[in-house]
Amino acid sequence: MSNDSGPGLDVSRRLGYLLKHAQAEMARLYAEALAPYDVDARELGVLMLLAGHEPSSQQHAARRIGVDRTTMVMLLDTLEAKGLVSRRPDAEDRRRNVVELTATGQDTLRASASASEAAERALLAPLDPQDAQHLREALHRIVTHRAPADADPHAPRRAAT
Amino acid sequence: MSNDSGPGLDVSRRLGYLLKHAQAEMARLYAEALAPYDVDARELGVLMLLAGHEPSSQQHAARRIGVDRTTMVMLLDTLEAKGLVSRRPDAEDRRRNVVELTATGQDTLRASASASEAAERALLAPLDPQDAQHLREALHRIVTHRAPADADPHAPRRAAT
DNA sequence: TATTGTTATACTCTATAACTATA
DNA sequence: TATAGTTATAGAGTATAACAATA
Repeated sequence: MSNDSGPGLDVSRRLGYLLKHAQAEMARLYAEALAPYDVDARELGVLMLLAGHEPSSQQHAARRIGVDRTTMVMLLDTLEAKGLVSRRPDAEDRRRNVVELTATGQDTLRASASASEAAERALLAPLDPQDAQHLREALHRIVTHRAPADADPHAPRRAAT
Repeated sequence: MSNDSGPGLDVSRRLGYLLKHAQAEMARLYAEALAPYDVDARELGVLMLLAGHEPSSQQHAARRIGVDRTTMVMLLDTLEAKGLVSRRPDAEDRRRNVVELTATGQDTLRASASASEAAERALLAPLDPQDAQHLREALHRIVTHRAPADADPHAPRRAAT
């Protein structure tokens, strides 16, 4: 018995395992930190996106976050119902919606973004500050490597936030 | 317009965003690499686990990988149908199953584990070897920090692989 | 004819609860 | 009574397809 075939077969060292569990833990911490503000991590992502300089259209926002447009509709429905964003038809192209943060949306954004950062610090707690920064940079390099910023609109997209 | 509120609000720098997208890319690479062997990444995880020194029971295996026992049943059903594992009742406690790799299971494990490692190298390609190693270690420290190895059997479990 | 937002539907994944057989 | 494995059901999350308005 005990036929271990070398350290290469340790499941809990696989990169996929590590990423999945790290992400799951991050999700848990986000949920905990954001609960008081009645937004979830993905909704906060949308708020952050709208606060930036690239609101343009719903579809653009959807691609930017990596969800399809029907999911974005649902996300914005929720946020609009909570009074955090407003939608109105674009004057220049009336097929499009201009989506903007409301005043409460901006307040919620500020408060929940801060809580979200605390959650990230909590995940990184076991690392010293330098390693934490390295981790962020390494992940950023990996993610931007194949998916250059705001890629091809026609490219098939996989789920994410 | 263009009311950007500082770099702290860049969605694509959020840790959750980075982890989710890195994991999604890893999943894509695994799927691509493992397709020829007719196993997916999670099934390979089970094969690796069984090859190790801790097969004991299905429930033990399930906890180890972070899925619940009903999902493990389904996973093993699939693997058994493919002829990669065998199940037989444990002589000492006939409620339990002893799960073992078949000969083909071992062959498939070797080949697909190797392909899986290539997929991981592909994800890490944009990093130099040292940074890649740092990334693995940092993630491992984060993941093992709150979830010490083979935790409490009664603890509620969240999805993962 | 193509595109945006929307709605409705179907599908995948996973957890929950209920059943059996053993202990 | 409690536990391992199994089965059936239900729920969340997401993608696919179809539709209306506009370009």
